This record gives sequence, structure tokens and C-alpha cells, in this order.
Amino acid sequence: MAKIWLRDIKDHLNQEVWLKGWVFNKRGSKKIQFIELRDGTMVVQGIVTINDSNQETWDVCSELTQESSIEIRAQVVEHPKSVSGCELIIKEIKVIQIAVDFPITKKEHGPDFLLKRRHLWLRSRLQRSIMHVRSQIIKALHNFFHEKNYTHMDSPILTGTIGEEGSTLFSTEYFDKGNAYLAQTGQLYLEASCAALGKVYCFGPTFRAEKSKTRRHLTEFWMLEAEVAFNNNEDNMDLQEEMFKYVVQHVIDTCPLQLKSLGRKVEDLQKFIQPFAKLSYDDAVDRLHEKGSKIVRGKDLGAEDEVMLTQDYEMPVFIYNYPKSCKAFYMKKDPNNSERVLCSDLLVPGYGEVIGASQREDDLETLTQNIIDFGLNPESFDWYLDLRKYGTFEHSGFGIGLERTVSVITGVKHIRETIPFPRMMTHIEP
RNA sequence: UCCCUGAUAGCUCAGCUGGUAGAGCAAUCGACUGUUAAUCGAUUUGUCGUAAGUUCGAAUCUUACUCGGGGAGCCA
Repeated sequence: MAKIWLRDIKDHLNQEVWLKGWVFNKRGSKKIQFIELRDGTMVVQGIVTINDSNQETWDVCSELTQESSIEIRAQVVEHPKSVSGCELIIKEIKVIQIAVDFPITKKEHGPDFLLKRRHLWLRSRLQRSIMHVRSQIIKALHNFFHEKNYTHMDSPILTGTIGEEGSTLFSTEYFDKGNAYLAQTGQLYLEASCAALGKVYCFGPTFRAEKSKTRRHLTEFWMLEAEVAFNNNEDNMDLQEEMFKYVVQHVIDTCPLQLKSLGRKVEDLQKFIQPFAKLSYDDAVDRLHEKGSKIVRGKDLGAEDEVMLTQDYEMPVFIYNYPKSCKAFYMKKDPNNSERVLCSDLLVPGYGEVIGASQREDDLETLTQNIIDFGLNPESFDWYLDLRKYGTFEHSGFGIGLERTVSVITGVKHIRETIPFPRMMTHIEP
């Protein structure tokens, strides 16, 4: 008999099959026992009755515990009540291993307890749903860019000193070349790739040694970055909007069961498919002043300001053209206002920033001066400056945080549940 | 780095102005032919985070430390 996965079980209605999996849950009475069998693709209920099964099967079933691994022979029957539409009449059970005292019970647990057992926590229903959605989001992102003929150009993870200033870097020894650093962004490399292939993106882990302890921060997270030659800041925002909507639609189409188990309503997700709102930084400051914020024009928006701004909208909001002093050295000066740069942040109501974007400074002199003004050494940016020497070009790009996107789409409050093994200030194992 | 908050049974927590601990769940045993966080009955469970101090007496008050949780800054 061929091996069968539970998600394909409908194709075997009224047949007898062999299945392998784990006991997700068990309950029963004197004459009937229910096993929820989980194999990673689905959970389907199996039934053992004292009448339909032999005594040995009944006794084996009685010994089963949560997360015991088993192999069963069963008849697949219809069962309209269940999610799969099927149920299993169990004829025979072979125990692979009885799991003793599985620590994660059916009742509530605290975050520290669960994080220390992340390797086991992943087996829970909610965690499996989140991981499935995450996987589909990754797929959607790749599909989106490939459909548009982008080239996937990965950036290095180990780098020299080059990179954004501000955030702290993780460092490691690199032979006799001193320290190497784990990348905080692939952007500068992606700009080089962009000059070679026009429309490019990279997707990989990034590392920030920030001592952030909030529900939106990880020290290791996955970021997709895209860079497009001859795109200005407007084009850039259009691209982000199209991409974000594509991803949301893909999840709606492919993950209905997972969204349901997460308690995420499709109507709420559809709010992310409406046209996004756009607000310039200066208009945002005006709006904030009307609402009673004490923000000083020229200073960065605080977390409270972002909440205040987005609560008027149900769709994501672009805030564009921030003050130069709040943003990175590589952003292009706004030709209409030398104190502003051509950039945007995408804020999602009830969550916060998910995408950071900008048009890049393409003038050699201005960029060199920016590097100096930001207290950086132009010599360590020599290859980056080359891009402005040999056929400089207007270009723009952005970075979207994968885990934040998963959070926003699944409605999961804390980012630590959106990555298989989260790395945070306080957690490095498992 | 700063602010707030917490650490009591395997888990989640209660324990008031000091008098050496309690609930629910889990586990174990039992009851029940359809349950789906099954239900019902019974039983078991503790260096009260660590160290010192105040006191006749500390889970409770004081100090320090350790480890969490939430947030700010920073960002995705």
C-alpha cells in the first residue's frame, strides 16, 4: 500500500489506507476512542470502537499519549462535520514510539515557557498555520518578481565595514582581515546588481544587534529588498503597493483554512487590497498638529505619531519625503526642498512600519558630501561611489520585513511567532 | 541604554495591613457509544527566582543580583 498524506485523503474515500503521524489529541469513553492524527499536512480524526476494532487495537489505543508517533491502517469515510470532510475508521495501530509527558499541553502557556520549547511548540495548530502562511508569502514574493522579469541577486551576509550607520552590527573574526560583520541590509550590493541587471531583488536574513525588546523586533529577520533602475520615488511606491496587494491576495487564495484557524477574517485582509493612502511628511506633521501632537517639524515621527496617523485609515499608508536628518545618507535630496529626501515608509494601521524605501542619491558629489556629513569615511565606500562614476542613473528601491508582513497578514500580535526559530535579545536557543 | 512590570505546584495564576501555601488545568485511577481545549468523580504535586537584612516570625517588608514580559529609542 502506497504512503498517503492526510491532505490527500479525500482521494481515497472508502478505501483502506496506511497512514503515519503523531497523536495530536485523544479522548474517549468506555466503548469509543477518538484520535486526532497529525502528519504535518493536516489533522484528521480517527475512531476506534470496541465493536469495530479488535481488542488489541483497542488496548494499543488506550496507551497512546499526546505526540506519540504511530502508524495506522484505516478505512477512509466521509464526515461532513470535519475540516477535511473525512474521518478514519481505525482497524490497526502500530506504535512507533510512545511520547512520555509532552510538555506543551492543550492548555495555556506563557511566552518564555513556549519559546524555550520552540522546537516542540511548532507542532501546535496555530504555529503550523502561521508557518504555512509564511511559506506562501515567500512564494508569492518570488512569484511577483519573477512574473515581472526581475532577477534574483542575493547579497552577501558577511561584509566589511560598509553598511548603514546607526544600528549595531554583529561581528565575527575573519581570518587575517580583521572583523567581518553580519549584514544589516543588502541594499548597497543590490544597487550594484541593479546597474547590471536592471530589475533585481534579494531575499535573505539580516542581522541587527539592537537591544530592542518589542513585539516588532528580532535580531535576525528576513528581508526582501528590490531595486529598479530608472525608477523614481513615485514608481517605487507604486511597485510596493502592487507587491503588497499581490501577496495579500495570494494568501487569501491559498490559505483559507489557516486564516480561519488563526481567526483572521478575509474581510479584514481585503482592506489591504484597497488603494493605499499617501501623505507627505509635511502634510503628516500638519495633520498631527491638528490632532494635538507636539511633534516638531523636521524631527522624525515617533511611534505614537505613527499610530495617530494610521488610525484614520483602514488601508496601509505611505508617508513620503521625510527630513534629510532622519534618514540614511544614500537617499536622494528632494529637488523641491533641500531639507527633504525622496523616500517613503509604508505604515500599516494597528501595526507600524513594514517597508522602508527611497530613491537613491545618484550624484557623485552630493553622495560623497553626504557620506562626510554623516560622519562616515568615503574611502570605505569606494566601490559604492563607483556606481555614480560609471554611468550613474536614477534608481529606487525598498526593503520589506518578512516577519512583519507575516504578522500583519496573519494578525499574530508578536513577531516571535512568525519565524520558525526567533532570535531575540533574550532568546538564542533553540 | 532608559521607563514600566513580573518570578508561588508540570502549566496558568490567587495568596489584602507579616502568623511557614491555595484554585483551575495537566498527570494518575475510575464513569460514560460521537467526542472535537470532551465531560463528570477521586487522588498526587511546592528550597514561594538567588543572596543578605529587618522581625519572636517573611511568599508578603528592605537592599542587591539573576532571569523574564511590555514599551521608548532605532528600525524592517
